[in-house]
Amino acid sequence: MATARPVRGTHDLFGETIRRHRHVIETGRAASALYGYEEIATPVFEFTDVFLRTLGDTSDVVTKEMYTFEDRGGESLTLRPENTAGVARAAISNGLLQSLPLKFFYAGPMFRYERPQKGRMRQFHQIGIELIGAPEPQGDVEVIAAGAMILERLGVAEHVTLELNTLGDPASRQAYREELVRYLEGYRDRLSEDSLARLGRNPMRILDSKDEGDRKVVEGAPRLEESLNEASRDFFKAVREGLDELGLAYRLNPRLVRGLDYYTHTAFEFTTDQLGAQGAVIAGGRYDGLVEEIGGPSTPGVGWAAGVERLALLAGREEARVRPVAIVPIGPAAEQAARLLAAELRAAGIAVELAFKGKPGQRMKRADRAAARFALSLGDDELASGVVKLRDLDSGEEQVLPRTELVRRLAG
RNA sequence: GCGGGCGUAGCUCAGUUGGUUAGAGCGCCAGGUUGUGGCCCUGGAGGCCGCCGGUUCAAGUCCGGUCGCUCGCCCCA
Repeated sequence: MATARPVRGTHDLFGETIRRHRHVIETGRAASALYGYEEIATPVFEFTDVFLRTLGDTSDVVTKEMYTFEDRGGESLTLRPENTAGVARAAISNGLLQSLPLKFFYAGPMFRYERPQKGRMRQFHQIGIELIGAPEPQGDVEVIAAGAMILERLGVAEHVTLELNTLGDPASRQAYREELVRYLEGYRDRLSEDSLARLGRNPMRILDSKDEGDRKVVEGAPRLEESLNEASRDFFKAVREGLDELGLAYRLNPRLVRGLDYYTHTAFEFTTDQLGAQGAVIAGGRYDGLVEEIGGPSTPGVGWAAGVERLALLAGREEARVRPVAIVPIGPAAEQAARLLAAELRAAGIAVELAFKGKPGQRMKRADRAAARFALSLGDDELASGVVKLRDLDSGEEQVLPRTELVRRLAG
């Protein structure tokens, strides 16, 4: 039955899983709204060029992880591997850059062709926020604070550490990159195979290597900090002071670098040690060159993306589902009355579970499995006197109520 | 893309040195109880033992391959 299985790296979400998933998204949406971020939904596919230009043609995401295809009109399209480029593109397309800053929240599926692992899927979900058009370091601080609030509200803050670094402005970053490569070239024979490959492509990644030999070499490497020009230093200082002001604790991590090319200045990650190898739950930074790269006016930006699956895994707890009221008709005469009662209660905003068939005992069992809060039974006696029997399924207590009082009783 | 572990019922797992009709618990369905759930008792449904090939009188069990899951590397959310 090869066709009845999901594609590798994809998952069906239902039951408890999707309840947790939704809880993460709703928590993110609510917290972002408190900071004035409005939701945006961009298409799940874009012209391939949007990602090629922004992610850097040497990043792994672009070189081997994109789902790229040609549509019937011959256009090269790509399923979005992340949403920042799409949001920036949308801001340009819709002329939104006239009025800055823009604050956006998004949630949705992303696609990367990777080897699946815990917390790493081929179709996965992210929430994220983007602050476009704010060059001030206070923008970085706000974005980080909003992320921290979400983690707080999800109850995972104590398992998560904020790591912080700066990549400096493009000039500083470029200068450092050259200096680093010059140093590493001298140790070619001591670097791991992986790192040799990174040397030409993304040398700063080597700082982050887990290989023992690489780490020894890296210990003596020039430090990014020393390549920062004054403007970059001042910017980072202001970000740190802003975080201190809000009491947001962080750990400076000079090895924290970014896989995607558009990042400048602040880079940050909220990481956990509870998810195995995939420890980053929120990651982001400043991307001052991005909008211009896609053909817009030079416009700064800062934002982050969070992995919904990872946060759901970390938050772990059971998400309550809606507890309906179950209606149990007894005898053929009550069937129609039950349907009408169900319609009336639902119209009043009360969730109702009404089975299509079954003896009273079976329907009670079904009510129990639907996690119903109350069971309403009505048979010939109740019909005759215009009442229903209300049973509290948690306590087992029963009372008889006039039908006319039901909505008030259940809504309260 | 590279390495390790694992594939038996919807789920969690037994299955002896290869040996008859492949088991348990949970879950599901029905009955015990024709106006009442949870607990209990009884019965039932549900398996290409991941797939293909090989060894053998005989394979869930051994061997090879393959696919999938999983953990790590890589990458990243």
